[in-house]
Amino acid sequence: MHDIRFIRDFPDAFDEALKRRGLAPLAEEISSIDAKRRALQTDLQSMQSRRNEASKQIGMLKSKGEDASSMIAEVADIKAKAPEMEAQEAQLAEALNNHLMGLPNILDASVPQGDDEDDNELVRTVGDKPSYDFTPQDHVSLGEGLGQMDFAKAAKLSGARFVVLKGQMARLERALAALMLDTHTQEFGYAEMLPPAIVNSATMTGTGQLPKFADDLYRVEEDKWLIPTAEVPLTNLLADSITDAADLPVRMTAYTPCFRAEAGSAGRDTRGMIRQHQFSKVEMVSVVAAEESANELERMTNCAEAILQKLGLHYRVMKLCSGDTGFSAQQTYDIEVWLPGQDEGRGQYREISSCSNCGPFQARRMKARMRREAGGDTEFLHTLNGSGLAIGRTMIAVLENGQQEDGTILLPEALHGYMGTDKLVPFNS
RNA sequence: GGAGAGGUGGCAGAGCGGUUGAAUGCACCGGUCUUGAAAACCGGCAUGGGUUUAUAGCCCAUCGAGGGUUCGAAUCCCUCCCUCUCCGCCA
Repeated sequence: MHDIRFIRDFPDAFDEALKRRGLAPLAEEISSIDAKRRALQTDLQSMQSRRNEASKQIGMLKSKGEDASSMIAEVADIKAKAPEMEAQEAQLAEALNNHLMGLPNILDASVPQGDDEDDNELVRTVGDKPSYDFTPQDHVSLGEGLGQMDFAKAAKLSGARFVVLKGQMARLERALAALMLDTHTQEFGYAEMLPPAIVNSATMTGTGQLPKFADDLYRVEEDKWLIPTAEVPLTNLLADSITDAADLPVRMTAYTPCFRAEAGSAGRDTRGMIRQHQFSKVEMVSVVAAEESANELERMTNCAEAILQKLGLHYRVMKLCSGDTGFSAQQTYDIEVWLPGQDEGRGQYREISSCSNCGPFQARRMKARMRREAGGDTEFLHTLNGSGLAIGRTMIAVLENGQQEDGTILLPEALHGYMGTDKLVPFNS
C-alpha cells in the first residue's frame, strides 16, 4: 500500500516509480481524488461538530426542563443532509483505497531496469557445477527409477501438479525441513513458529495477495484461503500492533505446506516437481526498523545461502530486475540452484529461494507499526521474507546433483544424520 | 452442530441512554523524597484522520465488525465474527 502523503508531496517521483513498473502515471488522478475527499471530509466533520454541540445543548436544556425544539430541528436538518455527503465521501475513499492497494511497491533505486528474468543481474556465483561422465537424468527419471516418486498415482488422487513420494524420498522432505529449521533457529536467531495454513481475507490482504491475486490462491470457503507461503501468516502476526523498538528485529521461521493455484502458469514446468499446487517450504520472515531493512535483506539472503552451502549445492544469486520483482517487494534476490538433470541433461539454474525487502509496503497495509521511545510517534515497520528454502526444489537439487550413473543418489553429508543413511536406493530393496 | 455467558485502553476491570475517549488498579514515562534503590507522594500516559507553517491549538472517528432506533449510544435493537463453559462430534 502506498502513502498518500508521498504521492501528494512527490507526484513526479511516484509517477517515475510507476513507470519503472510499466504503469502509466497516476499521481495527478490520485491526488485529485484525495483532495476532493479531504474537502468533503472537512465539510462533513464541521457538520458533525455542530451536531454534537447541539446535542449536548439539547441534553442540558432538557435536564432543566426547557424547550429544545429549535435545536432538535437544526440537528434534524443536518441529519437530512449528511447521508448524501457521507455516501460521496465513502465513494471517494474507496476509489482512493483501490488505487493505493492495487498498485505495486515502489522499487528500490538499485533494482535494474528490465522486462523479465533475462534482465536480472548476476550478483555472485558460489561453488562449481558438478561434472558427470554420463548424461545426468532429471529428478523425475531418478525418482521414478528408484520407485519413490509417483506422479501417476498423485494425478489419480488429485489431478495434475501433485506428487506422491515414498520411502526415503518421503523422509527426505522431513530431513530437509529439519536441517533448515535447525540452521535458522540455532545459527541465525530465527524463532520457530507453526502458523495456520488457512487464513482469512484480511490476512491475505495484509501481505498483498489480495485483492489482486485471488486467482492464484485456493479458497476453501468464503473468507478462508490456503496460504501460498508462510510469509502470509508470519508477517501478519505483527498486524494491527505497535512493537516496541527494543523488541526488534523480529525474526521468525516456519515449515509449512504452501498451496498455489498457478493460474498464470498453465503449460510451464509441467514435468516433475518443479511447479506443484502443493509444496512445502521453510520460510524466514524478518520485521525490522526502516534503517535496518537493507542490511537485513543481505543477512536473510545469506541465511538461505547457508543451507545450499551445507548441502554442497552450486548456486548463483540474482538481483531481480524491475519487470521480475513481485508486487509487494521493493527489492528481491533470487537464489538459483544448479540442476544438472534439466534441459536434457545439459543443466539449468532454477529458483530455489526468493528473498525480498517489502519496506513499509505490507506494514502499511496491515498497520504493523513500531515506536522508538515512550510517547514518541509510531512509524511503519519494514517487513522482509525469504525462502529458506523451498523443500520440493531443494529435493530436486539433492537428487539431480547427487545422482550416480546407476540412478542411486549420494546424499550430502549434512543430511546423513537426518536420513540415517548416505544413499538413496530403490524402494523396497 | 446445540445451549448458555461474554467481547471496553498494554493488562485487569467499572460504566449499561446525556457533558465518558471512557472510573479504578497494575504496568509504563517524568518529577519530589533518598547516599542509591525500594516505598510513598505529585504529574503524565490510546489510535487513526481532518485543519494548520506547526510534534501548538481546534475538530472528527474509534469501547469485536457492520447496520438500526434516538436530538444524543460503550450503554437499547438486528446481523455477523470471535472467546469461554456445558453437550454432541472428532485427529
